Amino acid sequence: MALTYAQVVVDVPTQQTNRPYTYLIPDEIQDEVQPGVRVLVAFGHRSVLGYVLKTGVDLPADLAVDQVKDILTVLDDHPVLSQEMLDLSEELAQTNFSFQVSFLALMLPTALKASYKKRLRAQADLLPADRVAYLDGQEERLVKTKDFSAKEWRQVRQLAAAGQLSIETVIENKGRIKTELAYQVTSDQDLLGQAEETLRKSAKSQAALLSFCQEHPGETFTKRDWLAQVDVAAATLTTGVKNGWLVKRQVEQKRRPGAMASGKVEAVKVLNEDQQRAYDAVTAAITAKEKTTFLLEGITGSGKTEVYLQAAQKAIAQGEQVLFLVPEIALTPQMQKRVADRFGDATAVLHSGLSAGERYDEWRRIQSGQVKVVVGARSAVFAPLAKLGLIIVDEEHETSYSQSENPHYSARDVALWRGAYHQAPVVLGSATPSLESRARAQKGVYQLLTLTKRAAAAATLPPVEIVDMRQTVVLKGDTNFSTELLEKLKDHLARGEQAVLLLNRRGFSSFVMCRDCGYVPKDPNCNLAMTLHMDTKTLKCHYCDFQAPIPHICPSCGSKRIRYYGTGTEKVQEELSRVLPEYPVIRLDQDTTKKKGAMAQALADFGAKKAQILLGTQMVAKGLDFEDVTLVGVLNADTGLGLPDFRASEKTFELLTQVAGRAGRGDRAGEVVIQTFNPKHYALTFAQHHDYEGFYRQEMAIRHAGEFPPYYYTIQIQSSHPNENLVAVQSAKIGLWLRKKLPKDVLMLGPSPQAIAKLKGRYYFQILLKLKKPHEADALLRDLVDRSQKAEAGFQLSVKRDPVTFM
DNA sequence: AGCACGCCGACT
DNA sequence: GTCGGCGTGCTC
Repeated sequence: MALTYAQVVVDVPTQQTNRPYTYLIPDEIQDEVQPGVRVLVAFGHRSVLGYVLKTGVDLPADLAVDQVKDILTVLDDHPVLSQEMLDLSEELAQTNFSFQVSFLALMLPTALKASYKKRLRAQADLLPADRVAYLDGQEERLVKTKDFSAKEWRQVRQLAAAGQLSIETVIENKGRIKTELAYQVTSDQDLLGQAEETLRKSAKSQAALLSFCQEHPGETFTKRDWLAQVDVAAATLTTGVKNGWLVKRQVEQKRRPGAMASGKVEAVKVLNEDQQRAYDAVTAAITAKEKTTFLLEGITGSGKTEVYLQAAQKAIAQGEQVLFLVPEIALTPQMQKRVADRFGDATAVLHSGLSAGERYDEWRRIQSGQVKVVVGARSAVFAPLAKLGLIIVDEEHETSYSQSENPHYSARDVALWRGAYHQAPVVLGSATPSLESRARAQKGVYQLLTLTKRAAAAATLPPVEIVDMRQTVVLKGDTNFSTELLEKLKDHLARGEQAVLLLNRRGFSSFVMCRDCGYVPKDPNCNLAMTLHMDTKTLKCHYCDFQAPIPHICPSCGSKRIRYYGTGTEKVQEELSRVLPEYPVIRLDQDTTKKKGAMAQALADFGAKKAQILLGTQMVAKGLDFEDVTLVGVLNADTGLGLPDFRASEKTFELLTQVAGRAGRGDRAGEVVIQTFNPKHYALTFAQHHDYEGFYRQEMAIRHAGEFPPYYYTIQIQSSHPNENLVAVQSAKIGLWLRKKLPKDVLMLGPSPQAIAKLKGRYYFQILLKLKKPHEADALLRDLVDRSQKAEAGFQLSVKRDPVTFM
């Protein structure tokens, strides 16, 4: 029999190992080695985890038989990665300039990722002092790499070389299944019948057990269920086992994330004309198995979710599965609940609040095919659904769909890829679609569906008033509340209605400054102004976690006149308690929602009307649906406009439109007040008139003139090194190299230092490419990444497609 | 990542 | 001379 080989991606994320390696499949594990299983292989001088890509391949021409090693162990009985995921990982590695193995790891729950340890064991002549130092005084010890310093490891290896110590690599398979004790009823009816006849009259519990057994022959129940259902003591079960009525066994125990469905089944709502048209188009594509991409553009409150849910119902009725992506599941507990209410146990929810164990259990439920709908944020796009019939990307414009750290990817793009793979339609939904998606709909690449009316019969979009804060400041001095907003707040609150106040802090946070010399405390790592935190009475750098006490005397000029500038939610809350002391406020920001469940609790309290005012940062703008909210106030609309980002207007328009949509969703009319220092800015005036189309046209003209997306695709090439001079020289070299080799129609900006040039002790330079065809520089950039491997130690190069932040 | 190889300085 | 520090390169 010919030798068969497998292609394996090893769990060593480096540039040179970013390709499959060939291994020999030993005869005795021939059947177990399949594409998608995890294996243990020897690599270099150690054992590592590997992912099998392909089996039954020939020995590559450039390899001799004796150069190839054996696969050591197979870690899975069944593949944990489907062929789809293997293909997808390759595609993502190619187009996003990251390691294939990093994408493979992303597709699996943490429980299935390798955890490497070393087992150190004392040998005969180990000195007691060394035993204490390295083995904690024991015979053997399991250690992780980070448990010892480099120097200590060197010494450990020396001891091993001298034969005083042995080192063995251990890979923990955490994918073990938790079991619980269960009892299975015998299928032997005769035995049960005989037992009943010979039973003594006084044996009441045994009689009860026996009659239950006769009703459920062959069935298995956990011990907990037995005790609850039959109402017998544990000892009776043991007697049952002794008599042969029951067989003890271990069954798989599944953790279910606590009560997600509320129990009540949500009624299917009647669709209005717009919704029906959208529903018909999407369901036609589901039935025909067309990989159409729909852009569902619906004003806030127009009932997009109802269209999603009914379309999902249709796909499920056809025996297919649905992937439902939401921007940040923590921010949309209401959406999560609605899906769970509609689809009950057939729903799996993946969110950041799950423990590793819960996540693994949910992942297994999905993989086993029991699940019909998966709801989740970005990484849920890799959910192991085999029969996808519909993919929904809600709030498709949200930047959280894009992962900016390595490995970079866009969940929206992955969703489109999977839709094409499964011949399933993809619905991108938003009240304010990204210009990229809207432009594609314009060109007919996506099919545009619009919802123009609010779903609730009486609900219309609220009128929006823009208040010029320059006037307010002249009249009232330093305040966060204009007279207009304050009066409206009093009116609405007096009527028992609720208000949402948004403090847009993007790019603007409170800081400390000396009034005499202008000194602003900066952190030494990043050289950025530090943010004031009153709760801990410290200054913090928001980029590297550096902390320092608030200075009382200026370190620069010795003055005592240190003042606080800027506005935070805390400061606004304090002002609110002064001007409207009779109304309690619920605050929603990063500080108050850090704790698990705090966000959901705050929203539940607001829903239960424990407070009439909800004050928060951007997280109050999204997805909230409270029918008694009739007033929305935006305290500072323009803080995002000053950012050096070509998407600043788009983001501001989005935020204002989204938050305005929180008002008047029920039967009572709502209104919105926007406070600003730029009352004439088009992002504000178009938002005021709920005019997405108008904004789209104007912004497209500006993008066209500036040669920005969606007229161009962008790729960011970021260089960094702890030495500023070195990174400047390196990125200049890269710039020259690229300029020579890039296709002529590719525009190149830079290299230039980034706006935040120094971060966590590293200096950053960037080059920005603008391309007409998204992949025209891919091969060249892969080559560049490859070459950068040979640059100075500490030099890092990151290539990012469609970056969200530019400067 | 880790381990070997190989090149340089401080010691027997 | 040789031991050992660490920079460089490769792992089927």
